[in-house]
Amino acid sequence: MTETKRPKGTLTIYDVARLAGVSIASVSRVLNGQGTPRPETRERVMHAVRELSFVPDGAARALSNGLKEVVGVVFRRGGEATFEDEDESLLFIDGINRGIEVAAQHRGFDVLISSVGVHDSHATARISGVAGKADGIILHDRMLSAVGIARLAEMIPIVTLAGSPTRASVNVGCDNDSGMRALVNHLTVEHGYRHLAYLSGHAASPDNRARARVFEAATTAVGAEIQTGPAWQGNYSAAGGAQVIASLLERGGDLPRAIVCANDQTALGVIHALARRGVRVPDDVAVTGFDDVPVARHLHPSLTTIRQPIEQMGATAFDVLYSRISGNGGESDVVLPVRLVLRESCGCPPASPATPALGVGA
Amino acid sequence: MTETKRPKGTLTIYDVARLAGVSIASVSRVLNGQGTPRPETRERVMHAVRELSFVPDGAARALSNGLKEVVGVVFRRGGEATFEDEDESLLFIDGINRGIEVAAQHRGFDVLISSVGVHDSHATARISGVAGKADGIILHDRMLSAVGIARLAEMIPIVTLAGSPTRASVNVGCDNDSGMRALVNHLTVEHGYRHLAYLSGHAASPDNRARARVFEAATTAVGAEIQTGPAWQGNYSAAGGAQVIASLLERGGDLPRAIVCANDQTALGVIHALARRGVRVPDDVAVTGFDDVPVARHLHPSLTTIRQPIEQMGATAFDVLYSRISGNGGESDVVLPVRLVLRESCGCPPASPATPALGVGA
DNA sequence: CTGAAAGCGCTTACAG
DNA sequence: CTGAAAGCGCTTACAG
Repeated sequence: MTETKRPKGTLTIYDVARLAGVSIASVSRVLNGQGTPRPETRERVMHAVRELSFVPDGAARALSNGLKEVVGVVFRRGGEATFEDEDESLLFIDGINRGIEVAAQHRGFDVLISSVGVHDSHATARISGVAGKADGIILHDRMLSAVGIARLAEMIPIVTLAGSPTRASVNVGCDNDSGMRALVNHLTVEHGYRHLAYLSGHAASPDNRARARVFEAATTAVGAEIQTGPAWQGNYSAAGGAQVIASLLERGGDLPRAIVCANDQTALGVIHALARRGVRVPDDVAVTGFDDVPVARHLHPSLTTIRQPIEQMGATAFDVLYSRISGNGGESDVVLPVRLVLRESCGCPPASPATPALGVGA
Repeated sequence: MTETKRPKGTLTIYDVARLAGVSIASVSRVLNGQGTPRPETRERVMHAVRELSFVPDGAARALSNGLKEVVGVVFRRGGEATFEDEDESLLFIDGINRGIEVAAQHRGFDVLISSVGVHDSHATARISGVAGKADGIILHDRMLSAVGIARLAEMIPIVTLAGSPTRASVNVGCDNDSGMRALVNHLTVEHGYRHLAYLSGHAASPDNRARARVFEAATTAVGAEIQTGPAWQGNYSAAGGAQVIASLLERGGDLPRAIVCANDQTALGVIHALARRGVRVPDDVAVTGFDDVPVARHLHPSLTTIRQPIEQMGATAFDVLYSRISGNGGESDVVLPVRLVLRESCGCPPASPATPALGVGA
């Protein structure tokens, strides 16, 4: 019960050393499990550490070690969206970030999060800020141009998510092609729909472009008709999806038999917009999503969609980044498999009670 | 186009100084906007910085400045839950974290995220790890005992969320009392339900205890009957809520007219469990939640609940912590207001189409 | 096994 | 306005 009441003033390894009666080198060694300290030394140090509630300064360690044990993650926040709506459109991102965090933990890393507003012109500055505080960076879709990435990559390892591979960075994405092909096949062959449309996401998104391309190819291949054009341009948000439907209906346009949405958020907006106008889903129009965010199964009707391994994408992104940070391989892009999840919104029957919608009581 | 191709090897302020032909002090000054550098000096430095894509090392800055510009956030991950289920139970936490992040950004801070498994015995170690890398810490509910907090507080400022105030820390929470009172009033007076039950959350959660206490007081005050006891013990998860209903029904117990759940997740599980057994909500049994997470409005029936200002709680937690870090005030606990959100699950009529469920096209 | 000392990359008084 | 130098709190060869 030493009365070492240090009012404030940062506590350092010197204080611990003094209390324990050893050198700072010894303190550092027992704290880091280096060498083979004498049991008594170890004892005295640990006691002093507990006594003082000492926590070593991460900045000093990082500077000395050349390793911060931090990975930065940067993503875009929704812009036009209200706070409430925002919550929803970030489900996907939150899921990925969780995966990153869990994987990081296995390596003793923590995750530094930073978002950028849609129209934030300081994106580059913000990313640099994070770069300075981390050993490596994970960039979500649409954060930096290829040249921006190339430039930053000179300072720090970079992994992109659902982006495009670069010479300087590695990308982790999912198998849009197989997913979209399976979906179109289900709608056209199994349900026999002959008239479809793809309600797109951000025009610049690599994921969106891949999905759009395969949608066209696959529908064309089976001889189905499709609606396309700027009228079907969404933006990955529920509001964007609802807007497309609203405009279409106002113009008195014909609805296709099935609407394939670029992501779940869009599908959510579409379903609501259709319901409000008395169009029945899936009886009049089938609607599908992409992602399988948690809400998907609770929608009414429940949403048929493509499940991306959301958390696993995050975990993989970290793992790849980690191996780059440690200097081992991790040089090639990775494409994760997806899965078609059939629920009600495509026209399939509701799941039987034997297969509860929740993983409960099973 | 200088051919300064440094293959790897950390780029430092010395490299910039050399390229620009100035001292490192000058580089530091223009980079930080200190002093009044001559325009030419500024020019040369900025040019060199761009040329090299230089990003100053955050650890070195932190060590020198005594400020990392990082706040740590620690929370619990669901444990028994599967990955999928986890997604859902973390909606609330994700919302708060987002609020923290946005507020942090206004001050040039980034957010360091770290989760702890439910049964992780290394919780304290993990928290210390984060503490070393941050200027202050925000602890979600149920992370550390009062003594644990007191100890850690000697090293670093702490703010707790939905916890209990401590001499050493500040708490940010919401007004459980008013919320629960308004809810019970609505159910008993406006709907006239006379037989209710409270399906509780984690027994140790301060929020849960407050809600349970007010529930009992308020129902008793209007002379309604309530069911209580261990049978009504949940754990804030959908699975926990479903389990309570399953056991109750198996024992052939009577259902109350209204079930007030400790949070939305629990309500979600309850609604599914009841539906599976053919009990109609709200016709046979009314069900309510607490939080108003994004899924709430998409449930079928949509969920009547108490809206907590989720993101605002996070933002407030950061603001309070920031003022403690900067040494100004921020010493008193804060209680944020909540709001009763009436939807279908309590027995109220569906919202009119004039008030779309989504913030779309309004 | 242990201690004295150098060094990690910045910032900031202190002189000029 | 600008540069030389000290110092931030650690870790880690290098001697002993």
